[in-house]
Amino acid sequence: MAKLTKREDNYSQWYNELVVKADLAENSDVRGCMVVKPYGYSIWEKMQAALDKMFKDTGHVNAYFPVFIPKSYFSKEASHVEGFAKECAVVTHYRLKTADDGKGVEVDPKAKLEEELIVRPTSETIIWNTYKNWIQSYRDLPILVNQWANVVRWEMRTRLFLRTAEFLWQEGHTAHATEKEAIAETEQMLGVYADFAENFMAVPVIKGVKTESERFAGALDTYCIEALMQDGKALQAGTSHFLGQNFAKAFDVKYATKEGGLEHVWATSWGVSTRLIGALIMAHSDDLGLVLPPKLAPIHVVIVPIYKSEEDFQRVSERANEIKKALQDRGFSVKFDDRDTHKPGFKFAEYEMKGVPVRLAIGPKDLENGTVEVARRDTLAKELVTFENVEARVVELLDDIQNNIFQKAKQFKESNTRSVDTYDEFKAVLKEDGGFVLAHWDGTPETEDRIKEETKATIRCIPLDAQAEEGKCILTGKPSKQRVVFAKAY
RNA sequence: CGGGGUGUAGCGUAGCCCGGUUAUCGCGCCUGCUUUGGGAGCAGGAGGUCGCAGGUUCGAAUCCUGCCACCCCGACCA
Repeated sequence: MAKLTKREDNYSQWYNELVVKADLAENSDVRGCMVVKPYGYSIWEKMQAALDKMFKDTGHVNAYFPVFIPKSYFSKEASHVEGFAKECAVVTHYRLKTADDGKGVEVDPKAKLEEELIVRPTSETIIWNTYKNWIQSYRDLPILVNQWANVVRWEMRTRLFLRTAEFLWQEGHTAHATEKEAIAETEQMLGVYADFAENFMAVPVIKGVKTESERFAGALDTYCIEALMQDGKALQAGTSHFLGQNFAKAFDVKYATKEGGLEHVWATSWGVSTRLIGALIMAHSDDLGLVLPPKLAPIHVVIVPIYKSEEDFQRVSERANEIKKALQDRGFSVKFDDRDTHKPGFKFAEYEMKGVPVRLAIGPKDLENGTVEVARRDTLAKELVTFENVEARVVELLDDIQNNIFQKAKQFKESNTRSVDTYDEFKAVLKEDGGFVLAHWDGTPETEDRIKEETKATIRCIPLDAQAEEGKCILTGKPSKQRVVFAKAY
């Protein structure tokens, strides 16, 4: 496999080119609008379907809240405002009019809103304003709601898929009677995300807790999953926040307890976004394009016909359609590309770029020999399979590819996770290898800041499954009880 | 907001310093023929307010002034 090396300089170029060529997606307007072209959106749909089922299996229901949030709602939770104030799009007017010179339109100054509306950067405030009306008694709890939506964050710098001004995501917002239950929910959803990343995206992740300075604005604890991209940089792939009673207090949401008391409810929120498409691309792709895990591939199998004469085409099509039907009956998505406007070689390259896991090619020779050429995207290996065995072989291959790309990514993650004990070693590893670096830290934001300033590496998380281990902070030498995960991140 | 840079066809670009025929080349697009088991070949063709406005000049993509847009590096960030 062609590896992505020396990427700092040319990786982004490769990446953008891939995306443009593969017709995946583009930013039509960096500031305002993200256009996800059909194929990129299809990947998101597959992710949505899998996640949505997992949310429902854990007792959640979907709801939808307004995209516009009155400014006053937004200012009720102090640290939340501080975190998002600098990146909000604001609606100030509700009407346009024909310009005075008759050319084009302009904002009608008479249509100024009394109170500005904020385009949601996240929905905590409007949802908690609603929960206030939904919750009176312990009998109303818990509330387990998820929303599939778009949000807008006016980032000073965008990056395709990873940090777009508008993005699609899901945000779960739950309300609970007790702290214990809310923490359990936060941890449960983190588990759902990790499960999804590993078993659907085939991307291994580290589960952990964010340090204070990386915490979500308004949360008491931010749990996260961190993935490692092929260029050695880390990517936060999902977050689950324990919000404590912050939002309940800000929006005055109290419930009557069984014992007759009145208490603030406990909250969580959790989300993943179209950033996952970026993670998927950067975790598995090679120089030929995307490599998609079968469980998230919009097209599982593509069949490319090879023919010279119209008669050949008819006979090949007949066979192709039989295979297509058989595989579709098993629930797979199959495309028979019978376009006569492109040659086979072109199609091979095109579907490799799009990451279609399995490709079948059928031509006159195959009709003679009773075979089909079967090619797998992950290893690019080709084999001849008899017509009778194709169906079974494809099913087996899809399973094998899903497993193989996960193992490959896992191995990559493991060989790029290093423990270091001195600051010099730390800097050397970051400079030469990248990847995850496990090191001791004294627990203070000051040390974290200084390390970030000097090395550009941040603490991705304090891992949940780590062993307790006495050690000394790599920077200050002060005592530490466990190693934390450092990395340069997107 | 600070520092750097770039605007020429759908995309990527040459030309600009040193003004002068019909604005260069590649990809893509259209037509025809030959091709079709790894991104086809040949021939022909379409496509341009040279970012916008003004100025200098016999003459401006090229020089001058102003404006606009975008990109990269930083602060911010899922």
